[in-house]
Amino acid sequence: MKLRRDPFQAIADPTRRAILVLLTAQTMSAGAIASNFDVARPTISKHLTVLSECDLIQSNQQGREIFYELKVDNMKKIDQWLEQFRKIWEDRFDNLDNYLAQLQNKKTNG
Amino acid sequence: MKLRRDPFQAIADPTRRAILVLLTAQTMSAGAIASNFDVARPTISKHLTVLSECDLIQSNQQGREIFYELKVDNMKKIDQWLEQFRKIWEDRFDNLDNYLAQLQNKKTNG
DNA sequence: AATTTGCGTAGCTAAATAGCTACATATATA
DNA sequence: TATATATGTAGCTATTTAGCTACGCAAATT
Repeated sequence: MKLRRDPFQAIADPTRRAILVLLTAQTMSAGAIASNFDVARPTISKHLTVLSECDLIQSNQQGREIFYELKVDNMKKIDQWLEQFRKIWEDRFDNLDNYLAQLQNKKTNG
Repeated sequence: MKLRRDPFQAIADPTRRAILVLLTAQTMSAGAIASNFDVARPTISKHLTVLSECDLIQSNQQGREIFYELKVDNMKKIDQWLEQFRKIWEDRFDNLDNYLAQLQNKKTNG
C-alpha cells in the first residue's frame, strides 16, 4: 500500500463526505464542524487535515478559530472520471427512450 | 473502522478504478483483466470480489472462464452525490460568464 | 496575570487494506 | 485418463486507517 492523497481517497470515508457537504452551505470553524458529529474533536481535526492534503478544503485562521472553506476544484477530477461511465448509462437511457418511442409508435400505427 | 462496501469505497483504489475503466470497453475474463496489471493475479481476484460486493460488476461463468461485466447503476450514486458540488462550480462558471459579459458590455458601450 | 477556549499534535489501539505465495478445484485438452 | 489452464481461497505480512485520550500552545476573556 501507499499513502494516497487524492479526491477519490478523500471521499471514501463517510465522515469526510459529510464534512464536505456541510461546507457546501458555508465556511465553518473546526469546532463548529466537529459539533455536527459524534466522534471526538481530534478525530475531526485529522479528517480536516486529510481533506486539506487532498486539496478539497482550505483553512484560514481568524483569531483563535480556524475556518475551513470548500475548494471545489479538485472534486471535478471525480466528475471527469465519472464521465466515461455517465456516457454508458446515458446511452442505456437513450435505448430505453427509443424502446418506449417504438412502443408508442406501435400503439399509434398498429 | 468498519468494513464498508459502497461505490465510494470501491473507487478509492486506483487498481479498482482501472478495472472499472477496462470494463467500460467490454466484458472480460478474470485472467484477461489481470493481464493488464503488474500485481499478482490473486490480488486482482480480490479486487474483483470487492467490486462485486459493491455491486459495480457482475460475473458469469462460461466454461472454466469467468467473465466480468460492468454494472453501471451503482456508480450513479457517486454521480448523485457529486450533484451538490457540481452546482457550486457551475454557479462559479456562471459568475465568470456574467463577469465576462459585463466586460464585453463595457467594451461595447463604454 | 490567571483562566478559559479553540484547535492541532503525540502516541496509542483495533481493524481494514493491498499485496504476496501456496494451494484447491473445476473445466478443457492431449 | 493424465495434463494443462482458469480462477478462487487460505493464510500470511506490512501499511494505512479511523478512532481514542492526554497534552501543548496560542488567542481571548476575566
